[in-house]
Amino acid sequence: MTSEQFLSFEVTKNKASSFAKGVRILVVESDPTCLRIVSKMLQAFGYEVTTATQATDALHILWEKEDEINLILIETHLSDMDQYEIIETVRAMSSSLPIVVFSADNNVSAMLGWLYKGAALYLMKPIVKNDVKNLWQLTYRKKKKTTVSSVGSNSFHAGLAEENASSVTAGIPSLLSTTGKIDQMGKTKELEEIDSDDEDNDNLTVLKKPGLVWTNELHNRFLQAIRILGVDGVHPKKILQHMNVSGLKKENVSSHLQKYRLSWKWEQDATQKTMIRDHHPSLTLNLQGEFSQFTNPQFSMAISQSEHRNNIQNNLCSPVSMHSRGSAHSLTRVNTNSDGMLIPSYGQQSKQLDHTYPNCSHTGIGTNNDGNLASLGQKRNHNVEEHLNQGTTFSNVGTHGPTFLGNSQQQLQFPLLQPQPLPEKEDESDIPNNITEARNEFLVTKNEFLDNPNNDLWL
DNA sequence: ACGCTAATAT
DNA sequence: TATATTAGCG
Repeated sequence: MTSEQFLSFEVTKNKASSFAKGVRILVVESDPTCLRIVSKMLQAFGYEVTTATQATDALHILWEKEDEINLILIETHLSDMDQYEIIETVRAMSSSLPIVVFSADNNVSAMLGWLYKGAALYLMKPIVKNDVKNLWQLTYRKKKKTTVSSVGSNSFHAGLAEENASSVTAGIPSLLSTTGKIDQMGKTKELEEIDSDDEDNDNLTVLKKPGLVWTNELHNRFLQAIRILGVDGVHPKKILQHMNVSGLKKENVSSHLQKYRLSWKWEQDATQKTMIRDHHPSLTLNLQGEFSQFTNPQFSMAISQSEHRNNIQNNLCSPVSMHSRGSAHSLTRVNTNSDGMLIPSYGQQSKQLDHTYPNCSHTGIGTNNDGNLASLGQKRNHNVEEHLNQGTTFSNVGTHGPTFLGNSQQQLQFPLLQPQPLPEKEDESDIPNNITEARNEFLVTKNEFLDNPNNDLWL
């Protein structure tokens, strides 16, 4: 094969490339073909590359522009210098420059020799993408910033959360608190097991990301924000504002919202198909055949990642899976208001919201010819808030409702759940809004119910 | 700057 | 798996 063919690798863009950007690597390799391959590979990841085919050239470059070189990549068999001379010289010139060597020589003592002389890494030829992808980490010494406080494995360094000088002075729930579970034991120890996967070269393990856990409380807050904000307000920023959880980032909300919408969409598709099938029995076969599988963009998209794992049947994108960890409730149905707009809801709430179409799955949901069913933000003049205000209360909903409402204990257990008022009310926040407060109280009560695993589910 | 979607990484 | 990050678009 020609070397050009060999060069036609492709590099997946990933995080490494962004870090690699701006990192200049001096590659020293006497074989021009190999030099080109390695250089191309590095450049594909975003590295800047300076090349040298001889040790003396490399040292010369290093001497002149030491500041510009962030790492030196040396092939071990350079004709114009013997064995360790180049690495010794480089070390002498700069004690901090990361040195990586590569070679087809798998002689162990030679490898150890290079490492002993100061190489940070010994790569075997042929060099592959994974070998160079993370080289930037060797140059990463100074600019660390995060330093997770390590209080708990999933603690979240809420830190500042820039108090937006809002009038809300009540407790802002922090992701650190986790509703008083770990208080006494402090057993949040980090079982940092983690072997670093493979064998070789990883003292470069990347920093572990904390990762936000969408607890019931958080998720309910999220749902509550969506319901209150209405269709026009469902955007990450506003949701974030309303949730008012310190440490929560917009990205967290965006990601969660994306998943939420996805699951919602799925539910809608399923519902629509069911309806069409019910109303047009002649289409049944088509719907279950190629039609439903190949004309539904969501389908192919939804399983794209799972496909590789051979998990066609999984419910990853099913609404049922759209719940937070340990959640006792899930999205179980789709509601419509009088205009046919679909409202996603979770578990018990759907009963509560769905006073118009108590049996929506069989009562012919309006297909909403004009609107895009897949988007939360399509219609303007209707938001869920209206439904909440005119909706039924727990007392009309079922046998479980009234008994719960009378229980005032539950309210005291969640003192921090009071959501932030709507943003546009900031100026008038001095004046209590009875309706708003009543509504909020109502919602909080409902969420408390959802949060309590001891409560029975209605669906 | 922001938000959305899809794709992919972790 | 759940969540994070990124790219490309509007």
